Amino acid sequence: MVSGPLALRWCAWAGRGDMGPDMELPSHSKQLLLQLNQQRTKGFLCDVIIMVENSIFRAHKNVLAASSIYFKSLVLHDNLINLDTDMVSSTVFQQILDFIYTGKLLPSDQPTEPNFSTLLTAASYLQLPELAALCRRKLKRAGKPFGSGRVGAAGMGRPPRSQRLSTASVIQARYPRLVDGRKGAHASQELPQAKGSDEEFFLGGSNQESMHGLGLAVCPAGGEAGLGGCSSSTNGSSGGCEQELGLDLSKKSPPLPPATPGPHLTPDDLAQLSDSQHSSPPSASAPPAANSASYAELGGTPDEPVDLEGAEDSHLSLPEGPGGQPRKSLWHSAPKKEWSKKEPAAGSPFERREAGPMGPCPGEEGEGLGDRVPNGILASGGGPSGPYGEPPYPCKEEEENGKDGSEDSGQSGNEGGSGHAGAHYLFWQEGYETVPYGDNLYVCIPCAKGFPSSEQLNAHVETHTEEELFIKEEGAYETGSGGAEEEAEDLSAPSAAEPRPFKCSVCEKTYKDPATMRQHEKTHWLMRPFPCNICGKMFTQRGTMTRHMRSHLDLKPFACDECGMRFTRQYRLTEHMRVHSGEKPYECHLCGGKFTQQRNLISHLRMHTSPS
DNA sequence: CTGGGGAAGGGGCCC
DNA sequence: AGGGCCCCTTCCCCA
Repeated sequence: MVSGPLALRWCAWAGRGDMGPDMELPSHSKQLLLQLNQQRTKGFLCDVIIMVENSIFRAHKNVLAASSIYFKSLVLHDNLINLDTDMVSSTVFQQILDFIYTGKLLPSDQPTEPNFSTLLTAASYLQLPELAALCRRKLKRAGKPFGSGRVGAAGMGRPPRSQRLSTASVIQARYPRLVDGRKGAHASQELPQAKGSDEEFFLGGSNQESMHGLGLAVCPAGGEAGLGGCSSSTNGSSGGCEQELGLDLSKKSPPLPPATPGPHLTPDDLAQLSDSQHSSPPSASAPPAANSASYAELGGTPDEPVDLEGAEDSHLSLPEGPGGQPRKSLWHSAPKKEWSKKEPAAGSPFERREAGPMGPCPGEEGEGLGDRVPNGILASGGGPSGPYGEPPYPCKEEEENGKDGSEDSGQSGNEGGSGHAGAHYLFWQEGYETVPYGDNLYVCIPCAKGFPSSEQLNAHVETHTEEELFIKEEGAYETGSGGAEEEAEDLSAPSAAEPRPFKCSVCEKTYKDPATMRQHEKTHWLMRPFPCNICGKMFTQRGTMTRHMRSHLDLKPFACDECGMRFTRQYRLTEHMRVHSGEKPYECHLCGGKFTQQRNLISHLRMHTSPS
């Protein structure tokens, strides 16, 4: 916990022999912590987002790192951390975060007093030894048995994973309320020194405030209502002003019903999570001035960069199509659409992997988070080697569309923030469907061997050399699967005009520069080094993962001047603009049909060429 | 009901 | 890292 180390450091400094009593500021650490907590409640200078279940918490990397070795390793590489929801629930994490920032255990909004068993589990998982010790003492005092093992869903009072909502589909904000009469409740109360005693447990105080959302988003109903009038509970059940994260991407969208909650992201969040693409032209629906004002009130400074592209319409709404019809919400329907299709009947990632060591991998499609993600949302990045550190989907389902299957990739371990050992295993969730590996829940993706512990798996993974991770079967890459694929091969064929001296060591492709060649070579690797921190999907390129994240967060920087429709990519906007201009540059050479999209021409050509 | 077209979302990958 | 383009896919509309 932060107060401990902070206090210790202060004492170490203040206790030096050359320091007289007059040099000591007894309240320094307390004030420092107080300030940090106030900044956290305002989202000020928060540089990391922690997602737990359907909740988002903001915090300071330094504080987390000072509190926990686990966090220390996570925040080193990631701005967005997902915690294993089987180890810590959002409610519990709220308590833990408050504890980190205050040194006190604050009451949750649950009707009962804190469940020290679940707290202990979470504290152990997050490597917060002092909190764990406190919980143990409380449990011991209460005469309850305790252990550091996971308590499972029952202990968390949560439904089984299969019944839980996809984190990606519904994410709720957990920002402490900013403007409230009880704002700064921590400040108004004596912060006990972190003495590691039971006095740290603080029940019955008025610190409920810290357990509630900041209401960072502008309440659609009332402009600033979210600042003071909306309170979000930590159990995710409160409707109120909790909304879908979502940006009003259409400019004319009606607000979404409150039944579809989501996170309120501040400009800080957006800056952290969005790309730096801000090239969309000014659109007819400029962000309401109130929004920017709200951001200033929300703890950010007016000078802080605000990603207006993403944040301009922070209230939730259903984007509309050009015709005014409600468009599907990306936040909800896109993941659903993506993960519900082509669902194998009883397939599990491991079941499919049983086809062989290099066999089909957990698919990128047809993977419903709600019932397929083995371990839900997991911390990722170069975190500690365990116990539950890595996201699922280390590799892609074998291409079902006749691709050559060479998409799977890996990395050399010095990229993407994930070490070689850390990024390449998959933890099988306890109690999740079938476990073909028996007790060996930690499975090495490249060789499909199971291990009973993350430590053993890590040790094993280290034994893999990069070379081993290449797909050796030459035939897998020798032939394209279809015409388009072959055309692509042709396009990359060496040309007399442009020498392409760098040849892929696996296939025949050549490149003009070695970096591109290396990038391509990674596509032959089995593993995907870039996991999505929201859904766990793995990508071969960081840019693809970033782009994918944008779709999660509904960040659409590119707006159409004509209809206000927004897109995640410039290319999409360019393509879309042809709808308004009537330009149809793609012509079928067989029938003369013209199309606005090349892909539709290709689809059309298939109609010409298909046997039917 | 079905097939085709329009439009759009998403991932792969090269530059 | 970002842009651009390719491909696959889906949804919707309409004939």
